[in-house]
Amino acid sequence: MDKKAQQQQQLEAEVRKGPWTMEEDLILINYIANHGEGVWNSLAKSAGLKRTGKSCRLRWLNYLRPDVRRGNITPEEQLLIMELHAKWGNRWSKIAKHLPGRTDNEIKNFWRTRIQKHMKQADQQNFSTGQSSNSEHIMWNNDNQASSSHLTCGAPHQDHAMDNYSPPTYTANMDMTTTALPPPSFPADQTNENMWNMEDFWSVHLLNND
DNA sequence: AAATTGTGCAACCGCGGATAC
DNA sequence: GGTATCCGCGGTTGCACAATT
Repeated sequence: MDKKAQQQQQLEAEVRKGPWTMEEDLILINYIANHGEGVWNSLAKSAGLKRTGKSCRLRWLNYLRPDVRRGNITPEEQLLIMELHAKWGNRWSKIAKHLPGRTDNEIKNFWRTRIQKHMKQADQQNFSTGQSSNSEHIMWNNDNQASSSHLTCGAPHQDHAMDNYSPPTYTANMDMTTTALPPPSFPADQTNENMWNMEDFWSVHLLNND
């Protein structure tokens, strides 16, 4: 092995991977507060983080940014995501731009874990019953919302509310005014209670005038 | 109460485009 | 014009926690 390869290997060995620690978060936040974001590779080095620029960028954009909205996707956002996905497909970053505070990663995860799951279930049921899907309004519960929420739109059970969902037609009958939507709510603090909260951090941060 | 299975989400990986040299 | 490097995006994985058996 030549010297260059050795150096490269050493460099790679120094790079940290996996979950971010609170300490790393604080370093990144402080650095960006003082120097601004961007130029991620040099940022990672200058800040003294043993992370790749990519990793820093991802952590900042998806989690640490002060305007990141955490908590359940609202029914309004669900509709918007479906509408935009029908238009653009898996262009998550493009879709995320239309949902203030939401990240492409969050939307992508939401799509894959909720919507795709319901689509699969619907497909399976349609296949077995030969039923055609012609649902007028598409709405379902937030699965991870506190139990017994009442967000359904005439669907008997939250897990089946999407059963008639059919991708090619879902934009056709999106009636934002007549769909019985619940009042918007942003239960940002209902989850991850055991984790340190970014709002806590930012309030402390502001208090310290950093 | 313990074991197993399912779910949600943070983070990594690989690729392609843009830019610098 | 060719090559190297950086950045951003979309796909995928791994893990922690919840739900179920």
